Amino acid sequence: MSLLQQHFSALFEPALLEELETKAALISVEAGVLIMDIGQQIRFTPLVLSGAIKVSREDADRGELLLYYLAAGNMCTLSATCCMGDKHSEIRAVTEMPSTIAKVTIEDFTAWFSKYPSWRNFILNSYDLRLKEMLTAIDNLAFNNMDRRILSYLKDKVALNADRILTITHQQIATDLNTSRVVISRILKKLEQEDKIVLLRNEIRVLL
DNA sequence: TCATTAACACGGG
DNA sequence: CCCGTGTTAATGA
Repeated sequence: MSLLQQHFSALFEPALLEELETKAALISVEAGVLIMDIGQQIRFTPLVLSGAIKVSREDADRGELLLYYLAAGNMCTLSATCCMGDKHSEIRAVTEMPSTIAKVTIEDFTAWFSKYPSWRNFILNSYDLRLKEMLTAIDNLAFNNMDRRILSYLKDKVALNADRILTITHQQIATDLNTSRVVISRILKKLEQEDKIVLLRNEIRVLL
């Protein structure tokens, strides 16, 4: 069974699945590959089949901020409208781990939208999901102090990796949350004293 | 009060 | 030696 079928056979009608199989180009990329950058134009929309993509916002002066992750079975809806309107990307997308991505051309994307109700549903659902993720991201920023932001960051990572042991440095967390490493180190130390995590070099074990 | 910046020591690879 | 980590002191919002 193909990756496409695994994720979408229950969701898409057979005709759409077949078009996906023949028309969407599958690419395999290792971790840390830039899929799309801010200001860039793109001619396809990525559909994540395995692995995960990290989507972040960036500012030249004030650094970057993690928005959300795209896990397997998800699509980057922002890029869809972005290339439809011939606009520039507002976000940056980097593979978080080795991933497989199906590239759907903008022509197929729009054709399927009127042709297949299941495709339409999928796209609208994706929008809904992304929008909700954005709301959580905003809530985190507005209402949570740094302790809670770090905790929810760690929990997201654990869920994504399906592993309580995270290979990550304090500086990487600081970059994702757009703060300084001093703060991360201090709060992580505090979380360790509260028996919520265990700290090692290049590694954090989440005990929640 | 809490974040940021700079600076320093420690230690493992 | 280099890098990640833990901490402090000064400064700012």
